[in-house]
Amino acid sequence: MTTATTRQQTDSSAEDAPRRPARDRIFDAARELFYRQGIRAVGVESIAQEAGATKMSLYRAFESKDELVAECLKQSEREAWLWWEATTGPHKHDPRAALLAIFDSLALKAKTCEKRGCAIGNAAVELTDDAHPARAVVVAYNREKRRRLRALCKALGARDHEMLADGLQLLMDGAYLSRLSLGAAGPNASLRRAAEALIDSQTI
Amino acid sequence: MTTATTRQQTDSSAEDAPRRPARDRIFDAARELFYRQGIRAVGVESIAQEAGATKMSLYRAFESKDELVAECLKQSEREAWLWWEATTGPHKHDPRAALLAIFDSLALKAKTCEKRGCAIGNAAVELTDDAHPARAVVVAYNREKRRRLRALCKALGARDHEMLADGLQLLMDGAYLSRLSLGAAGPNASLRRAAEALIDSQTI
DNA sequence: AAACATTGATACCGATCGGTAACATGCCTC
DNA sequence: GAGGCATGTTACCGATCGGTATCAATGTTT
Repeated sequence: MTTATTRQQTDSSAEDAPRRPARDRIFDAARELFYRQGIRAVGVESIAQEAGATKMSLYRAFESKDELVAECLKQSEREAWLWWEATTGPHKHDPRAALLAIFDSLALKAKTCEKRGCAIGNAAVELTDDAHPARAVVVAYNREKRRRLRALCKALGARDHEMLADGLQLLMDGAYLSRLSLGAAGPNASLRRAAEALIDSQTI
Repeated sequence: MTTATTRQQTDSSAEDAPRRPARDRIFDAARELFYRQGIRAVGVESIAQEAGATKMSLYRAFESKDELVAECLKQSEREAWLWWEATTGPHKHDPRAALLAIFDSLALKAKTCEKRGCAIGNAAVELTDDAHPARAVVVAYNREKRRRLRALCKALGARDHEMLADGLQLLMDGAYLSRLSLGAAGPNASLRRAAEALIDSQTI
């Protein structure tokens, strides 16, 4: 048990597969662990271990754990907007279809994967210190989400488009939170229909 | 700095004010700290200190920190149902008014106090281990909340009363989560109107 | 081959984590 | 006044926390 410690390439057809940079492996491992187990529940040591790296490599690539958390959330935000564009893109001239596509995709993700809700929303719960570098990311993300929803609801010609946008945002956030305890068979099961009903109430 | 360690009665008119049992002080301090700073962020030592007690007294009254957390959440649940009864009670024969009263009270609490959302909802985020004794409390609470909302929506004569109940529960949970990052001026500002619109969409 | 940057390995730091043992002090009741 | 009970005090446990220093082993580039 003294030898053969590192270099677990696991599978990969050829053993000469180029090893990804330590920073990237650590980054990915951190995102995965933070999401699945929670930010405060995961120590830097276990991140390095999961990445097949060492704690030193982590601290060579990131200033601190807090900074690493902030970076992870920034990446979550980037991916969220990519998902947003990909989902609403096909309905450029149909705001109603764009909104419904969002809730459809959301309901689908609840059923298949992502049982741990929203990484950024979870961070809002876990990180109670306003000085934490990740809090700014959380706030910025939710502000931008609100802005985008408002734009869609305005384009929709909704009577009270600001109220509708807020209502839809509350439904989204509620879906994330509710999923953590009651899963996809809980209130999430009605997510899309509720969103549709709310939209219709302000348009039809 | 060696003397005068304990016995901080703070104020209280008479100094002969009977000291509350250590268990109660610890319990209250734990609830307050868990809510304000998060469960994992608070150590047993700081709980005892905040309660003017010692760690030993904590472990004489509670099996473990996990068990203390579960007890705290059970108390949060009890208080939640008391609030529920007090809020809906005056509208025993008017389900619509009962529902709106809930959202009115919720919006009011968002504006005045409770900027840290819902203690039970937060616990759902923080406690990722299914074996944690508090998880059962979280799940039971959300199930019961769903049951009560369904009963109200059924009494309301809503067309799709299960969808309406789920939608309202998502709005509630979303309000808690959203409040953590954007406060009462965020989507929470539209909480009551969104709930009303959703209710009306299934009744009128 | 020399110089370089990246990484791993290991040991360490002080602090805090959840949890326990042993003893002392007070208070209320009999 | 003698028990018993609740509590405080202090010291301790092994483990882990976030973070750092030092050195060896890589490969890559020129």
